[in-house]
Amino acid sequence: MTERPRIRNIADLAKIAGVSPGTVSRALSGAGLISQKTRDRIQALAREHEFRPNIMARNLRIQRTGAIGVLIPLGHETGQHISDPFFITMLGLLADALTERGYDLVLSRVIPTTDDWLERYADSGRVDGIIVIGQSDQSAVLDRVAARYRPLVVWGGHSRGQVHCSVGSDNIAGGDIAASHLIERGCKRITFFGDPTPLEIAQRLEGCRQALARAGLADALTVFPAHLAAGLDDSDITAYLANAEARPDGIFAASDVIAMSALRALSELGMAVPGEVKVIGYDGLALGEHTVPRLSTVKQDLTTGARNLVDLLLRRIAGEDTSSVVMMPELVVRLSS
Amino acid sequence: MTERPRIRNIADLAKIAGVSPGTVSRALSGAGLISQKTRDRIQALAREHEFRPNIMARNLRIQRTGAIGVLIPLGHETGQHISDPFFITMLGLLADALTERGYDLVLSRVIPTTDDWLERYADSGRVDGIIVIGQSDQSAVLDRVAARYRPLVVWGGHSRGQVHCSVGSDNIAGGDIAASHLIERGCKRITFFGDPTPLEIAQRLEGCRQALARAGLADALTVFPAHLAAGLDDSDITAYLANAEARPDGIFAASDVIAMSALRALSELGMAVPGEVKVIGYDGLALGEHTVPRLSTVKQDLTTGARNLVDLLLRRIAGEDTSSVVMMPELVVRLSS
DNA sequence: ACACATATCGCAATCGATTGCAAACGCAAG
DNA sequence: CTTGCGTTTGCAATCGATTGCGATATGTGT
Repeated sequence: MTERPRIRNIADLAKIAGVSPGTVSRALSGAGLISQKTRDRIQALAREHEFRPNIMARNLRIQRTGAIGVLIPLGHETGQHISDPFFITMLGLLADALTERGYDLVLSRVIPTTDDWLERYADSGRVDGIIVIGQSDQSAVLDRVAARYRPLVVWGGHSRGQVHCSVGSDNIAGGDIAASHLIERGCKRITFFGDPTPLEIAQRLEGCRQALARAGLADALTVFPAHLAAGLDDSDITAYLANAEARPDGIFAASDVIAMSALRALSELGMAVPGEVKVIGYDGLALGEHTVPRLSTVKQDLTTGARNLVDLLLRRIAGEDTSSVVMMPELVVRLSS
Repeated sequence: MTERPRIRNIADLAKIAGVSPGTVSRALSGAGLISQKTRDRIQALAREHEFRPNIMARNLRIQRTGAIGVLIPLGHETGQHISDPFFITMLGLLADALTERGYDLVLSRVIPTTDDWLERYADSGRVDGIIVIGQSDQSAVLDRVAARYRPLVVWGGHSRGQVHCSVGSDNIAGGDIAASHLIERGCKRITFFGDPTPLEIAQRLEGCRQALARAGLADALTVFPAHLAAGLDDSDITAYLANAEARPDGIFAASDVIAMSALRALSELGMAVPGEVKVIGYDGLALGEHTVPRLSTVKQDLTTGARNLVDLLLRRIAGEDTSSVVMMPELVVRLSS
């Protein structure tokens, strides 16, 4: 037990090893100009004393935090908190992808009251880069910041002239796919459930319109701006469906979570799915496997999405200039349509 | 535009302000021995030059990171990722509570392969404290680390002789409540859905047994170790229910997510809920409002749970010694029972 | 006007690791 | 036994903010 004097820093370790702090640093940091022999000796010593170099000091010197901020702006939602399964899925995948690349993930939920929320965060110096999940209604802010702050990528839709770098599925194509599927199944009166304030949702709606127009059903569409988040009261959906003069025979929900609410509402009203009404969602969450009936949906590949986000961000941190990525969504037919 | 020379640090600002770095520091850090006049002047200058002091340097000097690690050990689950709505709910609440107290939340998912995962994290120096969500099957590790590393709190069950500080609901009482409810509703053959490896689930099962024994129905119970996470294949549940010699007339699911799978399985088998089978879950997630039919459940108050976790952790960081908190769960009767 | 208490401010050490540069080392050829 | 070259190691500056202590500046009471 010669462990009496606790090793608090690299200098202490250097002392008992009989070398200089610089040497210890080189020994511990892997690569470097140092002999194999002393490296092994010092690493063994460090292990023996359970010594780990102070990360904050390292960060200061290296000028990087080793952390990536993940922001979820809640611009269009007034609800207090997220309980959207979409987020946890994305968050989990991001956590994996970032950990793999040696970064920590710091999670921040933001309610954009003032419009400098992103600037403040970017300049706070707490992270090396930022991933924003969903544009919400903050596209202008994202563009403004992106013009000046490089390490920023966004999950969401892509639009012409967009300044910020985004990763997401082709929402217009996805909307088209969903609507086309309903049309193929013989639907004549289609309702779109979703608030088109966020860019992504607006694009899904656009794709939906496009498919209907192509099929000569342009005025077969009704739009009901249901809210995005689960956990919010969905009695509005029930009420809407109960009162609708012409009940739809096809529902395209802007997200799987909304679709789930719709399924429940339909069940309460005694409308058979897919008999009387066909329902399709969007996202392709695991959740859809567990609804009654199992939910048809337009699936985005979130795994490669997350991987792309991280990849682009790290390349931006490295100084590279990257452009947005648009992925093709895929139709998944289950039992609700 | 006299902004030519960019202000990179406190010394630069001091120079153009005609004061010493120390004074600038005091001016920017709020309280301190400094005249109101120079403070205002310097703060104005800082704002004008969009200068924000470097956080890493501050952290190093102050010896704190300003971040709390949130860990989710996945010991008993082999699934690759979490898609459990329980986590996002808790995570969101923790994010709020921590932000409120001026801390960042760094998220880490851990697959405990080696048994020193917690030690490594605790000693990494990246965070000021740790919140672990769920004991999984790692109670021993938690106890070992807690004995030496103070700023650690855990969401989960509480057991006699436990060393680590935990916050959670009284799972035994909760299990009792659920089972008692099913008994009151006339159930005679009850199945418990859940893998009792994690402490919390084991306790819910214990409470369930206790209620049945009290009602003289001790051998009316069957246990089926369904997995916890949504997204996992739930065909095992369907298969189980299809083959069961004596189909249950009451199901107590160890979590709302499992209950949801059970509801779908029952629907596929054409068994009416709550007519033929009554179902009750555990957690009280928003999700339960959207199932078909709406899910009865035992609700834990996660909002005050999260607040307690943060509160206890900060008190531990401050050096205080805190003991565990056990909260009473509450029966929520909806339409599935 | 003088002494003394108090409010501000400057100085310099400090947190702990990293790294360019130079010194000291080793080894082999001449 | 030198000279020469390449490998290791030590030295010391550096990252940027904080803070105890001592030095001024300000103010008050005689």
